[in-house]
Amino acid sequence: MARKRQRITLEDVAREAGVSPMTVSRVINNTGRISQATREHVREVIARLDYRPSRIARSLVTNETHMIGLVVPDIASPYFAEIVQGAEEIAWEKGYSILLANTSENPQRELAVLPQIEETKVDGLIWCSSRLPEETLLALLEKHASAVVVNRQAPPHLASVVRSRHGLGYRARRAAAFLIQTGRRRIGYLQLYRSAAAAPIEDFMAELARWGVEINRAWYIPCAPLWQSGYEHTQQLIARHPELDAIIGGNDLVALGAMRAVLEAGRRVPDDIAIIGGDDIFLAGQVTPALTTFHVPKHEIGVMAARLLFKRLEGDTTYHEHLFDERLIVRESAPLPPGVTLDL
Amino acid sequence: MARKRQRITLEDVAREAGVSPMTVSRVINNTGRISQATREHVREVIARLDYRPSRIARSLVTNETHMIGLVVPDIASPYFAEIVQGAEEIAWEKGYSILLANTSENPQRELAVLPQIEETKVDGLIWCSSRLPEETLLALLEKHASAVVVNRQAPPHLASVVRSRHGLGYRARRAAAFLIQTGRRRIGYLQLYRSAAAAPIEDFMAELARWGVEINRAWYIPCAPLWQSGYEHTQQLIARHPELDAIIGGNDLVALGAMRAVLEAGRRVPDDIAIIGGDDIFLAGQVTPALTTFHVPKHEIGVMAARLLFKRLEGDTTYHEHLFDERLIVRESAPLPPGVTLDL
DNA sequence: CTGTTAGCGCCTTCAG
DNA sequence: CTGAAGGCGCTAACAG
Repeated sequence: MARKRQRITLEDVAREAGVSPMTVSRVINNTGRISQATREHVREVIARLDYRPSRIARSLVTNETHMIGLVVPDIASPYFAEIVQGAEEIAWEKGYSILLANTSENPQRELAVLPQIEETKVDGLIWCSSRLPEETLLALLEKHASAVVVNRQAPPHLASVVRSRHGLGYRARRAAAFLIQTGRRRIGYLQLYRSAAAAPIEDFMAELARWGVEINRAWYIPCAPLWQSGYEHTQQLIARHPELDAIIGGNDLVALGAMRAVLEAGRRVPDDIAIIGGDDIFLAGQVTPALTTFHVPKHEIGVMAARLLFKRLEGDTTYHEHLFDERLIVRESAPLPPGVTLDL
Repeated sequence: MARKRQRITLEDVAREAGVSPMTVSRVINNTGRISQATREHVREVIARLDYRPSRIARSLVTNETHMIGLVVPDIASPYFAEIVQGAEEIAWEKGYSILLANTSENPQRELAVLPQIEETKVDGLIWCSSRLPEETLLALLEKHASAVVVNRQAPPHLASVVRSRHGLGYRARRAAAFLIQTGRRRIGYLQLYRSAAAAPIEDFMAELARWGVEINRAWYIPCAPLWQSGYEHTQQLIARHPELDAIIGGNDLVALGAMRAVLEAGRRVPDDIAIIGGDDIFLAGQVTPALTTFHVPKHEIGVMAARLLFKRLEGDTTYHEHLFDERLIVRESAPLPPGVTLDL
């Protein structure tokens, strides 16, 4: 339903002010030279008529929409919500709006959403934790003039990147090492589907091998990045494999689901089973026992993604990379036993 | 930086297909009658050229942008994140995009963000939990053709509404009643600033009076809707008023902050101090002790807000209202003592 | 069934 | 310093 409500146009203002539309345009955009007198007069008329320029019309000619697309797998996840918050903050400062696309962890939808965003002609794109395979990702990136990719890699000419300094699968390997050093030997792993942060399971097993610790493929199961998934898979996992003495969750939600399953099964955390999570969502420090996990600077990730994007929009098309640290936060669910010292 | 990348236009397609631009337009929009033959031919050319229509150009003439504005106080709050998720889901189904504005709980920014959204000419607006005073809210609503307001009221001609069935301040009064019935007598209240859900403190006190329970203004303090705020205010509150045996938080984050403060002060929950929250965020059931709170259907709120908006966009400009229930969820932080029976 | 004409609201370009 | 002409890419309204 198109609303026919008479919009005040630049021309109305011009007529009212007794100048040409062009002059009004110049006043609005602060371009060209205009006498102080006319400028003020035009300003007054604009205010009086409560005129607002139409971005649409402007976009048609300038080819800029002042919108940036933001693609996330799950806006309701505390992890992405904070990233979005950071990015929105910077966009707002710059006078840009955020076009939000939630892909619901669904690669199909991710594929479908990009054309839609493209039609809207956003000026730039922030693409978080794409679940798409490498080639698909790159092919889609090529269509976008300016893009920043979060938690994935990209060739320098296609996009800037915000990612962990430690590379793929760091958390799983580091978590395994920590667990082993604190005395655990039979380690389960809830590996996130498609997640960019998940190392190939072989890498993970290589780490275990490095420590000479038992490896059992049945202990490593793929898992959606959701609490429910962590919960259900852990129920099965510990029922079938009561021998486990530790579980690594791909992210905190999964680890918390696991923790719940473990506790409900009457096993103790960490006494019977230690648990390590993955992204230090707010919740992680609040539960009992508090979750040992990796701190990830989520807000900063959003902020930096937006900053790198604006760099591109402002003409600096060179590749930039923002690397963030993932720091192990030892809490109660996988504690450092008394007497043990590790350099964390 | 305007990208000069040669965009393929409708005209290019027309030329290539040997038809008029209008024909191509009709094929794209599935309007008018077109022979099966030309339709298929044009489709083929569109596919071959990988042509994508420009929404901008279309919007300029149709006056529809296929975008809806979504204004929330804090996207990083689990409460609003779920609402956003619900709304985005419906928007996506309808082929609309979400323009997200996060006002950071700041009324100033709320004021500033609306004109920006207006310039972008969204087709409709979903406005969650505005922190603006009534008159300001209404004045701004008048500028938008179609709007849905969440957690506030609005005159029928200005916007449809999604809100609690129980009205303003229900939770605080209900929580107080529950606490009193379960034996508490000195009840603190962390009332959210500016929140639409917060009753005037006088209403709250009236409820206490109804039960003949002690009233002390010093026990009721205003609080930002954030964990940190609940935490800090509670530290002070229980230091100054060790006599308190219960605390009501305006929402769950605040209540969880309060719980942490209470536990850190060496007091027990619920034995020494019972705690009730407000919106049943995911976290609420996960902490220990689990938080007694009110269930609020957040995803449903987002979904219904979008549905009501689309009703308006589709031409039904009559007023609609979606009322949701807030149901007390009794968990451990404010339990039902053994032997006590209440109709919840 | 298809094409022509006009214009959405603004900015770029070039004259004054 | 200011204005006039033209067009961004698309569709509404009317012809044929």
